[in-house]
Amino acid sequence: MSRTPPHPTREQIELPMVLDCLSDPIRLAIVYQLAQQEPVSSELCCGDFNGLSGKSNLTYHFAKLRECGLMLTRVAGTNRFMRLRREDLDARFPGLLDAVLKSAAKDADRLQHVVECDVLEAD
Amino acid sequence: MSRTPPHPTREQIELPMVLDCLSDPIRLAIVYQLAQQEPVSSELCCGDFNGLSGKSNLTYHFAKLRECGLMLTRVAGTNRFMRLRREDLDARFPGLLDAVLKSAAKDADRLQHVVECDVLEAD
DNA sequence: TTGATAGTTCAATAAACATTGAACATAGGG
DNA sequence: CCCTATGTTCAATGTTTATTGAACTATCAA
Repeated sequence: MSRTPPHPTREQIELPMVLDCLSDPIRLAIVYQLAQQEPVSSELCCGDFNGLSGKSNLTYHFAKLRECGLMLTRVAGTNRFMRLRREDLDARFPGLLDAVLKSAAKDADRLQHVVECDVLEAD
Repeated sequence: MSRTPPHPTREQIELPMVLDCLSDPIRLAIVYQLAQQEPVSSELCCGDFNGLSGKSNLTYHFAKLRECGLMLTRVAGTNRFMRLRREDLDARFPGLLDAVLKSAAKDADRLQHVVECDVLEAD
């Protein structure tokens, strides 16, 4: 399998791309889950998100999150560990990530609903 | 012409929709311009954005901004006056709008570039 | 009442997006 | 060395999106 995939530099991170990335319920859920686990372990691997969608669809969303600079992928054996690029994001857009995460926390039920509905519709 | 168009209530404003709306460079520019003018006059009318795109395209973007709860449209004669729904947004997602606006201000040159390029490509 | 101004509506189009499943690649444990 | 678990790649599909121009509507002012 390929080595570490490409990531944008801090300066290459663009506001519209970040917002667009966060506007998808699945991706927002990924980022949210990543942020919640942060105090415990800063990393999660693909499998930890299997509840959100199918594997190949997740690969697609992970790529988007990586390409827009929201998260970092580290390859270790057959696993890919991802973590939020908190420092870079805070440096680039101070307060933005926190505001989004706080908003997502506030609406957690609603957002959860959205994802659940998507999963149910998929029957 | 029709009366005041429909707006979502404060509670109907959804995070993913707001983020998606702000992720388009033209819409972000509209919101930004609206926010900048806020201290002077809280309202601007459609024509004030003619630099950003064609009229019918702007109508499209205004509708999106209205439908997701980002701005309010008031009809007055042949004009439509728009203003940011700051109070509702701050109540719903505290700190979010400010963080986005601050980020946009920081990248104003870059974002301006994007819009200018779009305009130039349209030749 | 006529003309100009401000903005909408509609249909067409091209591009981007999210989702799926099947086939594939890779690493690690028995 | 094979088997399994983990995740990727690819092609196909249907949907949504942004953008255009032409035709239209409404209001105001002369």
